[in-house]
Parts: sequence; C-alpha cells; structure tokens
Amino acid sequence: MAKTLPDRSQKILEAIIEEYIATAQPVGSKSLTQNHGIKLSPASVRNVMAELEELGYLVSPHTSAGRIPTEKGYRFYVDTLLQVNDLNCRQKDQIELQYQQHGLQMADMLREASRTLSLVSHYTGLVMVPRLKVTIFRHIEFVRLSPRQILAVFVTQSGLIQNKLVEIDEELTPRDLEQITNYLNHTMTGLSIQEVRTRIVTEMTQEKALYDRLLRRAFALSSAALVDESSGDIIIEGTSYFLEQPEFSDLKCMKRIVQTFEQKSILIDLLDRGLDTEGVQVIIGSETKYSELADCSLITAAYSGKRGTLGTLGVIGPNRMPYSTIIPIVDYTANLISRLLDTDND
Amino acid sequence: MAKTLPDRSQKILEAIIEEYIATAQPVGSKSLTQNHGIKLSPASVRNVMAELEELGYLVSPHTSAGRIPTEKGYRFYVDTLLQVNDLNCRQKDQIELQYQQHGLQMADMLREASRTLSLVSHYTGLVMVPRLKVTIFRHIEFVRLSPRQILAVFVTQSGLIQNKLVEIDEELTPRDLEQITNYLNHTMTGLSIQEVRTRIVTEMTQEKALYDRLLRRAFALSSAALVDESSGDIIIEGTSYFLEQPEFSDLKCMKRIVQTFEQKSILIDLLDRGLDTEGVQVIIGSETKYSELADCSLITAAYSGKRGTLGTLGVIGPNRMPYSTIIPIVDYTANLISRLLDTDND
DNA sequence: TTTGGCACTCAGCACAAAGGAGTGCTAAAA
DNA sequence: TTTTAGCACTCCTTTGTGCTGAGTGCCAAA
Repeated sequence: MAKTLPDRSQKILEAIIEEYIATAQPVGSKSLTQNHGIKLSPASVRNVMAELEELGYLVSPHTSAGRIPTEKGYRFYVDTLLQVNDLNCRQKDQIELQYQQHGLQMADMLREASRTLSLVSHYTGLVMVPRLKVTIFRHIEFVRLSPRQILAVFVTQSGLIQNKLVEIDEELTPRDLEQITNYLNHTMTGLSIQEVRTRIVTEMTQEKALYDRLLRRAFALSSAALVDESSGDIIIEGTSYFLEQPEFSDLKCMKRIVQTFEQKSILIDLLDRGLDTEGVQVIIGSETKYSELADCSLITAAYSGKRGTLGTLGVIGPNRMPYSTIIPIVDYTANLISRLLDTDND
Repeated sequence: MAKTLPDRSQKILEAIIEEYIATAQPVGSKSLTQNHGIKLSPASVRNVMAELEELGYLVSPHTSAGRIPTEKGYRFYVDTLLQVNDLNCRQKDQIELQYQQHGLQMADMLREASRTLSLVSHYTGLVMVPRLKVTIFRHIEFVRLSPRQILAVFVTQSGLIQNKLVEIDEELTPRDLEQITNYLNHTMTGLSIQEVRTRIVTEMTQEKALYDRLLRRAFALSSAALVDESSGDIIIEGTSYFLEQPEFSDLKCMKRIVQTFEQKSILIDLLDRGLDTEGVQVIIGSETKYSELADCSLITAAYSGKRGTLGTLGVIGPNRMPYSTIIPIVDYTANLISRLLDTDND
C-alpha cells in the first residue's frame, strides 16, 4: 500500500514545508526553484506538487495560490524528512545560564524552565508539575496550627515541597505528632507515594483492630496528608508569542486558544500523554483530539528524577513551527532539568 | 479656577460616557436625545458637547463622528458623577459561592478570588499575594533535609504558608533544631515579620558577643529564613477577556498588553499603590504612568487580615469599563476576602 | 436660551477594474 | 519517457471611485 515517496518528491515536499514554516505564505512552484536549490523547472515542480496534493500532503487554499502543508504533510516531515540539528554552544549556554543564579526550590526551577523554553523557542513554554503520586517520599513534618488543624509539610526526594492542611477529628498533642512524624519518616523514606499509600492501606486492613492507637492515628493522618486531590498543575509562559503568529490573527480563534490555556485541563491532558514516552514527542493539530487546538502543535519531552519519570515539558505553537530548531531545545531542556533534579538535594 | 460644571452639562457628560461604555462607539447628539431621557434638541446637546470638548472632557475622532470621553472625562465621571449601585443578592451569592467548596489554604483562596473577579466582571482579575513583611508570625518549623540544608516552613496568622530553603555553615542536629524552633515559636508568635526582623537585629547587636550559642544560631537561621527576597507575586486570571475588547483589536497593541501582564512587575507596582488606600481606587489610563497601559484602567481595593492590610486585588480592563458595576464587585470581594482571612485558622 | 434648518465633512461601504501570482494542460524538446 | 516552455485561466488582492449617512458647526428664528 504505502508506496514510498520518490526521492525527488520528498525533497520538494521538504522544501515546501520549510519555506512555508519560514514565511507563512502559500508556496508556489517558481519561488521553490529559485531559492531552494531545486534543479528543475517550475513546470516539473508543479507536476510533483499536484501529485503531493493528490496524496494528501499538501493543499492549496484556492486555485491561484501556492500550496501549504497538511497535517499529514507535517507528520511525514517530522517522521522522516526532518533532521534535527544539535544545539550549538551558544544556545546551550543561553539555556543553562537561566538556572545558574537560582536557588534550588523545585517550583522555581520549573517556572524558570517554562520561561526559558518560551524565551529560546519564541513560542509558548509548558511545564507540568510532578504529580504527587510519582514522587519519592523523603520527609514529612506536621505543624500543629490548632488542636484540630494540622499542616502537613511534605518534601519529595527531588525537592518538591507540598503543603496540605488537614482537619482531624481527634485532638493530637505535640508529643503525639512528634512520634507520628518519627515513625513515618523512619518507615516511609525512599518509597514512592504510590507505595506509601498502598502500604498504609494494607497495614490498616491487615490489623483491622489496630492495637496501637498512635499507629492508627499516624496512618490516618498521613493518608489524609498524602491524598492527591490535584488533577495536576501546569506552568505556562509566553502566551504572548501566540499573538505574533499570523495564523491566529483572527481574534475569535485567538481567544479560543487563550481560553484553552487558561483552563489548563486540556494542556494537562496533552502533557500527560508524553509521560510514558521516551525522547521527544510531537503532536500535530488534530492529533491533539481537541478542536480548540486543531491548529496547534506540541513538542514535548518527559523529565525525570532519581527514580523514573516525574513529568513532561514542552512547547506549544502553530502547526507551522520550526520543528528542527525547537525539538532539540525541548530535548535539551528536559535532560537538563532531569540532571538538575538528580544532583540537587542529595 | 475650577468652575463647577453646570448641572445640565454633567447630565449630558454622564449620558455620553455611559453610552460609550455600553457601545464602544462614538456618541452623537441625536442618539443621546433619543435614548437617554434628555429633554433637549440635538442642537442644544451639540452646543454642550462642543463646550465639553473645549474643556477637555471629550474628543471626537474626526469631524463627522460623535464624541468619546477623554481620560479627564472618565476621571470626572468616576469622581463626581458615578453612583455605584450595590450588588444584588444574586451577584453576592455568585461571588460567595466560589469560596464555599474550597479548603482553607490561603493561596488557593487568592487564586479563587482572582478567578471569581474575572468571571463576575468579565475583565481580567488581579490579586496580589501578601508580602512576607506585612504578615504576622504564627509558627515556624525547620525541616532538616541534610546536615547543612534546612527547609524553613513558615505559617502566617492569616494562613499563608511559605517555604524557604536555607543553606547553613554549621551543622545542626535535630535536637538543636527543635530547641531553636521552640524558642522562636515561643518568642515571636503574634509579631509582624517586620517586628520579628527588627527584634532579631537589635538583640543580635545588643549582645554582640552572644554567650548563648544556640540563641545565636536561632537568630541566624531565622533571619535567613525570613528574608523576603520576592518582589511580590500576583495572580492574574482571565486575560482572554481582553481579547474581546474592540479597542484592542489591533494585535500590536494587544501583544504589548499581554506581555506586560506576563512580566507582572508593572502590575505589582500598580497594585502596590493601593496598599495604603482605604476603599476602592480607580487608576485610569496614563495615571498608571506606564505607556504600555495607557489605554487600560484598574479598579483596586486592599484586603486585610487580623492586623492591617495584607494586599490588594482588583480588575484591569480598558478605560471604557462599566465602573458602576465593577467597583462594587471589587469592593465586595475585598471585604469578603478580608472576612474569610479573619475567621480562618483561629 | 433653545431650536430648526442647512451646508459641510468624512469614514465606511459597495462596486468595478486592474494587477499579479500561481495553476493545469498541451505540445515540443531532451 | 521525462522534462520544459508556453498559454489560457482562475481568483485573490489592490486600487480607485462614487455614494451614503451619521454627525457636525453655525446661523437665524422662536
């Protein structure tokens, strides 16, 4: 079925897509032969273009305009034509520099990552904050705000700090709290939150009638503290870059996209998809499955800490994105963040 | 100098501004006499309008268009013409409802406030997070992440939770930490951070050669933990409402504004100005002193906790904002937040 | 002091014409 | 068989023109 595209057609498709990415204008046969080292007459190019349109890689907005890539065209380009250049030293430095001055708080670092992604790519940067359940338990501390109100402060291996206010039924003395804290920090350190939770559940069911009152309370308190009620959070920076894209000059369409960003849930879903994927992932247009983002593409990559994937980060922009430059930026940033999270707080 | 405007002129000015706020179209003499209960001929209205233009309250974009208000016009309107209607019960409920379901973490509440402001006003909501220095010390806890790395968790009276990572020169044992914690929580509770800081400084200088090693460390640690390095933070919600405003349909101008929002520092400065002001404050156009926001107005109000002002919140939109409906919304929200912060965590 | 009347201005719209970029097709050249 | 030059055709875009209508300023009458 899938006849491989002749070499010449591929060259031309590549040239068209790159030209369109650069100019945002439909590409005609003449301009191709002039600027892209294609040693053919416009007429021959036209024949190939007609063929590529037939195959669904290109469309023309109207008869007397040039061609623009379809999603299928972009997909083919990304999958088989694209060769990603490595970042040069200047770019690497530019990215790395942003993390030097900063302290180590993970939240700050992730914000910085989003900002840097946006700054360097000139598109909108996205960073997903690690879900509680994938993080590794390192330390928990309870602060007694009032007899019935406990603030649980919870530090993960990678340096993420989470606060949670817990209301309790039964009063706890500072002494109780201390013991509970000691017990938890002693038993749970090094486990993932997932593991901590299952452990709590099994222990609680195994010994239904928990003889040790303190233990029971410890379990109750910690399970309340570790409930992950958040549906994930995301850091978006550089929305204003969207306003520069000619394809979104229509305000209606622009507004829909910005609203989608503000709502966050859709972007969270999209970033979630990259969690189990190795390397850089590209989602183009309708592959997002959201009509609001039918004209947007995402370039994402997962980042990880000491033990497995923590979250994903990436860039979102129009379909017409310079993939060859942005893919390495996202890749490099994901690796950098992973590295920083690994060396921090050991 | 300042002749007071004749009553009739005021009426007409008011009608023009309200019409313009509603329609975003230059207002002509005829439409005024038809829809605004003004019992005058268009010709008379024209005379008054010419006069108002002379005085700088109105301008006409071109000879054959109607008039639109100047900043001076808006200012006069806000200062002397405007009568703010109280919110009706439905609106109050709508606002109040947003805070019911939520837990008590202050940060969440402020985010919710911004979102609600935006939702109810249909403009962009702003909430300034309280500066550390204006908050009241309630509790501090140190978590020892490694011998030289301490996480300071700091809870304010109003429920704000602040984390800070402190690197120390000298190792501290858990026992040391506990003593320091006890000492600080005992001595400092109820003081403002400002007071805590001055107290630390005076005590440290008074007893230059601090005999008590522990005390010295306690001071060092707490002063490191309470440094307020943040230049303030702000929560912005509903940027997309800006995209609906016809006055910003120019993308260039739109982009400048969105960038200003992303940068935050300018908005922080503007909200800061409202800190010492009682009640609702309106900043119109160039009064912001920022050319980027020359066509934007802010409506802000301060909110407070148990002891004095904590921060400000408000709404930003085009100069042409329905002040009469938004001012009470901002006012009510500020009071509501103050109330919630007062009753929480007691 | 107010109002009707009138000439004037000018943005906005519709419509037509010109321009031009790009196409598909055909027939000749390689 | 493949490539290319030529040509007619399409249709978006730009430019120009005239018209319309909302709105104005001013003057003279009420």
